[in-house]
This record gives sequence, C-alpha cells and structure tokens, in this order.
Amino acid sequence: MKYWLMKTEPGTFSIFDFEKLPNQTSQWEGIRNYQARNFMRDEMKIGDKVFIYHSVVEPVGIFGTATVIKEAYVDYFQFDPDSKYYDPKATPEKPIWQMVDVKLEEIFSQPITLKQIKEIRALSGMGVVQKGSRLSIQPVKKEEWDFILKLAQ
DNA sequence: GCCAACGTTGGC
DNA sequence: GCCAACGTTGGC
Repeated sequence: MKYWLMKTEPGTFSIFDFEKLPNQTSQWEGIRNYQARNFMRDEMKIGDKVFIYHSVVEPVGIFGTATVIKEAYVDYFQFDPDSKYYDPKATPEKPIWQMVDVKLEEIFSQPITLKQIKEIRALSGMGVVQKGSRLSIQPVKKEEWDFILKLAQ
C-alpha cells in the first residue's frame, strides 16, 4: 500500500465538500500534469491512503485523509469544451488524462498546517516543503504518514 | 496582489 | 532538439 498527498484549492474543491457527495466519494478530475497523471495511472491502487491538502487559501495544509476506491480511468472532462479542464489535443480514441476516485476517511479536528510541517525535521523531505514544488499529486513516505497522523490526534 | 519557480508551447 | 515566451501554481 502506498501513501500520497493530493492538493486542492478549497475554492474549487475542499475536503468538506466530500460530505455532500454520495458515499463521501469524489472523482479527482482535472489533473493536467504528466508526472501527477503518471502517479495516478501507474502507481495508485485501491486502498492507497491520501492526504487531502488545501493550497492557496489560509490555512494551507493537510486537512484530513482519504482512500483510493477506484483506480485510474479516463477523465472525461478533457473532451468537454465547456469544462475548464478541456484539452483540445485529447480525443476519446486517444485520451491523455486520467483520474481516480477517492473516498473521505477522516477530517482532522485541526489541520496540520504547512507552517507546522516546515518546523518539523522529520517532515523536511515532504514535497510540499520543497521550494518551487508544484506537483499536485505527491508520494508520501510511510514514516511521514504515521508522523502526521500522530500529530493530528 | 505580487512574483518566483516551474511546466508547456511553438518557432526555428 | 533547443530555448524563449508564455501561462500557471502557490506561498506569502
């Protein structure tokens, strides 16, 4: 089983939006970066654990956890000219982008903020504290996962 | 709102 | 294949 961090801008989708959805499950559409797509396509498996990370809007940080419940499949928004995720280069015959489904697991009573993460040496290898890191899906080490979960208790 | 850092595009 | 220009991300 692998561990991940997935970024979202709460103005678009926040961890609290899961609760409005059937089965507290959301498709993770709109990933338009090849490296992030490859993580989903090649490595994400059912049962993998995911940190839900809010970017841009204060407080920035990890707000809770989710589980992968459906492995990568075609993100159909790439074909929709009215979608902001539209990609004119993609066709149903040759799709480019994929998405997974994730189900909410836990919302932390207090988010683990980026500020906190930066202050903790054990978390200094995490993608979100690397300067200039813009990857919207990042692998997380088991030790980092465990550390943050403990912190969130 | 600013702007550095980054990924992508497209002309050559 | 190079690389300048451009658009986007995301912390502050």
